Amino acid sequence: MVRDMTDRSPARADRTEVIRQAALDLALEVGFNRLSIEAVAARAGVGKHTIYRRWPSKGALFMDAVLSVNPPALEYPDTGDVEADLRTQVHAAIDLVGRPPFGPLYRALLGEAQHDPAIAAAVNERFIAPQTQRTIARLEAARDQGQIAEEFDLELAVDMWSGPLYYRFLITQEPITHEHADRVLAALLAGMRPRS
Amino acid sequence: MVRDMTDRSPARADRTEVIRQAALDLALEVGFNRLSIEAVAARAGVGKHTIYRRWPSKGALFMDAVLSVNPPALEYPDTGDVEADLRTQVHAAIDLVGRPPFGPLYRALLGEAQHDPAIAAAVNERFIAPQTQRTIARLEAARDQGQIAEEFDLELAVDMWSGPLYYRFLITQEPITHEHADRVLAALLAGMRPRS
Amino acid sequence: MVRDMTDRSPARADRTEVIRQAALDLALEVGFNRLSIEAVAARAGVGKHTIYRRWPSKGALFMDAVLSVNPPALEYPDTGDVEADLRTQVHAAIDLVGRPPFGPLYRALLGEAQHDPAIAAAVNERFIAPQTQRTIARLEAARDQGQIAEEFDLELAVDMWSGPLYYRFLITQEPITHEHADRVLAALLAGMRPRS
Amino acid sequence: MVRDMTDRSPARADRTEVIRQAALDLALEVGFNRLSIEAVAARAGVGKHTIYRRWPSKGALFMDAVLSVNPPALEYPDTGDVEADLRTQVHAAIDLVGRPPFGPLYRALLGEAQHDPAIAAAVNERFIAPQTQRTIARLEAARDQGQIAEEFDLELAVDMWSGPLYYRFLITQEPITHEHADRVLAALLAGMRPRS
DNA sequence: GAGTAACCGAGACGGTACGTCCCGTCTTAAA
DNA sequence: TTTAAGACGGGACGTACCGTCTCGGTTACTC
Repeated sequence: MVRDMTDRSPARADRTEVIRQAALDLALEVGFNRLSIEAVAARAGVGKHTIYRRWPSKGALFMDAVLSVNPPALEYPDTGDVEADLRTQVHAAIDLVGRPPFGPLYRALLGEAQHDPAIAAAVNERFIAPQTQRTIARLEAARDQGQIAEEFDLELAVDMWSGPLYYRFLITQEPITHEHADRVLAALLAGMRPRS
Repeated sequence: MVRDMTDRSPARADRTEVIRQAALDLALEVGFNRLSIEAVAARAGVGKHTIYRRWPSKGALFMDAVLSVNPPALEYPDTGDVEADLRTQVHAAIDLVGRPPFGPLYRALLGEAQHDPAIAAAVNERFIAPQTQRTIARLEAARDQGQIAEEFDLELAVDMWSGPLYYRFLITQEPITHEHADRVLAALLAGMRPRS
Repeated sequence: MVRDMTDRSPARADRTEVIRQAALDLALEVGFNRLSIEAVAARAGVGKHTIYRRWPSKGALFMDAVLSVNPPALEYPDTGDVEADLRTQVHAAIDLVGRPPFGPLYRALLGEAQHDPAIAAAVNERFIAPQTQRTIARLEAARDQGQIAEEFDLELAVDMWSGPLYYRFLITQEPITHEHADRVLAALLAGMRPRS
Repeated sequence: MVRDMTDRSPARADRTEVIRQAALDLALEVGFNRLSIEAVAARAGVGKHTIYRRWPSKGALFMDAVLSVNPPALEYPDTGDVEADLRTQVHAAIDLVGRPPFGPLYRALLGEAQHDPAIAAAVNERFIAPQTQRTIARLEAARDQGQIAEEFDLELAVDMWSGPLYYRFLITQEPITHEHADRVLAALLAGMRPRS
């Protein structure tokens, strides 16, 4: 019989997944602050040790669980029209982040990242950086097509593109609408286009 | 004899302040997560009940304490040059938020706001909204002077001005330099100026 | 204006009585262990200080309250027949002590006396000793009439007469019936009568 | 290898005993009223929960601890002379109960039994009833030998024999001497002997 | 096919902190 | 001056979880 060799065993993988799911369920029910490893273990039907064997802390478990939700990767299309493509993608992102279950979980995760540098680093590495890379790649293509000024710093562009949306998400906590994102995008591109 | 009428008594006000200070000291020493009301009470030389009588939770106490640090209000000058004035103000803001003691405390506060809507609301009301008002006022003056396009939505401008900086602060957690803010500002204004 | 000189004032006396009554009510409702001065003050509509000004401790207040119930003094009749007279009196005593409200309160008071020598002493002085004196007086009369042997130690007789009833009351906590007391009395007198 | 089947494990039994001992030590030092589970836990080097897992309340712990002192069972000899045998036994009982450590602990336990029916019941079952059985057995032997009247109710005899001593112990709290017990015994037997 | 080693559930354990109750003292404002 | 009201520092309550640690009872891999 052939065996998967990267996974120690199906049973082990099973439990890992069951625990992650229990953690997410509980987080949605009672909130991150009242989430306890004790409760996760009980809900998952698992000994506490089995959790501690896999994750060093509540935060680490939670981060892993949230990031394992594995949202449909937020890819950019390339239709040749940057504005349209960015718009398409940001609408998907807004729909993901603005609604349960991912929205509240992601907010809690970013909240916890403010208390724990390890979580912040992991979120950056596993979620933010890939997204940044995708955005930069799409913007580079646009620049190569002359839709964006040569000299515009694309890393800065990412800050200015993501920043206003995260500001709404984390600070003012107003709902983020497609229309709002559209206006941010229009204003942003207005400052990025090549000088005529 | 004239008496202060908002404060029940000097003694009460004294204790409130002592507790706030103890909370801040401890938060800086051990971090928000390991902050305990028990320890704050001990540090302040106060019974636990005296804390619970004033604040309903650790988060509420912490929020109140952080916002009572009363940073030098981040006012905008008005020299007639929007870009220069925004730059002046944002440098002050960056210096405040990028360094102890306010920086780490404010980050922790925003982190906790993600877990507790009441804290988020209070931060918005007591810190974000006034700042937004100040920014909008300065931008209105600029618009009246023809430095910003008539039709530009100033609330959107605030999102786009604050967003990138908070993004660095909370998400990528890279250090925020004056130079970085200057570049955000330049790019932002490029999209806001009136069409020639 | 003329003032009553033994009583500080009617108001003071009123409050003392109100507090005693509140203490008794609460003791019957929740038991001595869960009785608190805080609750007595609230129930009596009185400041805590007003209680502490009158009694030094919960035990002292309770003792005073219980002993103020002022049971119909347990006097012995003297019909010339000791056995009948003791029987009459003990039946009254049993009825008093075996039923609410006095029964449970008195039991709690004797319980507290085991933890606090001051209460034990006060109970003895204010309740036990007078009762002992009454009993001895009646037995002396009986001895003078030749119903009890000259040489019988009457203090011992009191121990032997009260002891079995208190034993039921405090130790086995079986209900004390008139019939049981009658049998104790009969057996006791059998050993006390003069040798023929 | 044979294993003890009533005890979960030696470790568990160890802790139980350590806690009991700490409770007794503290009770003797500060008295039952000032005994706290917190202090017992600290003294025993044990978490509070480890105590609550075993006993539902301070009273229950204390009762168990006191009754585990396991006094040398107060057996009656049988020399054929009831009075002498009762005397022998009561002298031992008096010595046990009249002196530390058992005396004060037992008094406190009986005090607490007045506030808590569960304790009263347990004391009766674990301490009083066995003693009653032993006494009745000895009195039955005496009756069979014609030293006590056939018709005398032996349960009543127990009340009349234990009562006067407990009365001194709990109510008047006078010291109980051998001589006093001897006189009670003499008077008691005077009323119990068969009619000539 | 019988060891044997890893993993598992269960939960006891010492400990920290929770939020509450009550202690006995102290302060205030009204009568 | 006494009172009702209640703030105060403090101690303990009984509970919830922490992260560590035995326990037996399965697997599933090795010899």
